[in-house]
Amino acid sequence: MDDRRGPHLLFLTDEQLKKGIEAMFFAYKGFTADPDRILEQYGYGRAHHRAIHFIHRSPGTTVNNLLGILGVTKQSLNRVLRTLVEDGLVESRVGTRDKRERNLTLTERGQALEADLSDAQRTRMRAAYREVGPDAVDGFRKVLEAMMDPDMRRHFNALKDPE
Amino acid sequence: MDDRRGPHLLFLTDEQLKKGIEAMFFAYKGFTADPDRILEQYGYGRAHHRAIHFIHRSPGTTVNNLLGILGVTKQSLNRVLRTLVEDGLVESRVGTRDKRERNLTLTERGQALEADLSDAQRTRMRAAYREVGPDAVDGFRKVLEAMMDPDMRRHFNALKDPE
DNA sequence: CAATTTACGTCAGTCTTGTTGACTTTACCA
DNA sequence: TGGTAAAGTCAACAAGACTGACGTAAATTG
Repeated sequence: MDDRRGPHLLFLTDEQLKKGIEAMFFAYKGFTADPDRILEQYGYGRAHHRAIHFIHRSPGTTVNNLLGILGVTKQSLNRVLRTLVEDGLVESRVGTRDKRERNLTLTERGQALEADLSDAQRTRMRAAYREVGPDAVDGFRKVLEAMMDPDMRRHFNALKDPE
Repeated sequence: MDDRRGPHLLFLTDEQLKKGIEAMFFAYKGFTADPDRILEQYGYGRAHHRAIHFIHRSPGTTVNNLLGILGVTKQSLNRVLRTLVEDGLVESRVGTRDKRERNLTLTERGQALEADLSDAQRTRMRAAYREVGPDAVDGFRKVLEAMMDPDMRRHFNALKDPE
């Protein structure tokens, strides 16, 4: 018989997998807690955060692209985007190449909020990373990527990589 | 000068941390996608899933305990719990030790749905785990736990560990 | 060039899931 | 006995998702 046990094959009980599921649940709560507190002061929610984040990440992106990344309807995104433009955090300019498109960028005030939110979230993540070491960080990223839907992984990999 | 570079100190750029943040966002979407599809057929949402999950995990748990784990208001939880009891998925029995408490358990039908949801979620997680190997899984869990709020970590660790 | 498709925006209505605040009943406890 | 705790409920509200329908402007295609 072929005994394939060893470092290359995982024997994971349902209980172990459930602990992983629960870890995701609790960690995601922590992950969003800090920015949520900041957003509350501005009267914004997570939806605003996500829009700001990805506009910052891909300046000049279009509405359609953002829809693909966020995976929501245009009505849902539009509600958020409208308030951000009205409040002067996001600028929406008619596209140069294709005038049907709108190129979205953060204004100075938008960038300031982005920096605030990002700092809070990075601080927690940096603390977690430091606590557990580089190998764990590597594994963390690998598992997360493997858990994504292929569509989302495509979007994820399309984002600019750190050099 | 004290040169502390080496395996014990991480040099993480903001860009690298942002990729981690984005990975969490995209992965969480994938993480919830499968159960969401099942729940839709029952007319339930994620809130129902969470209640079912943690009642399954701690049979006989009380409403108060569940409130602590989920981090929502009792009005919010009650709405969900009521429909689950009405639909015959959850049983609420007056506590034996303390008659003010209600001990929550899954009925047979509740257990069946839990198994369905759990299977879907575990399948994805198992696939991810197998893809990346045991070391990565270990790192994944460590980072997640480090990212939790202390309160949540307490709840997390209070859950039965796999032997 | 005319017809179609695409990108965006918007109006209206619905649903889930969270919130606050107030109030009741029952039970425990000091 | 009087205070506190657990649970349940009513009402009102808000964020953020959804569907469906419609309009406009620009690009694309036959």
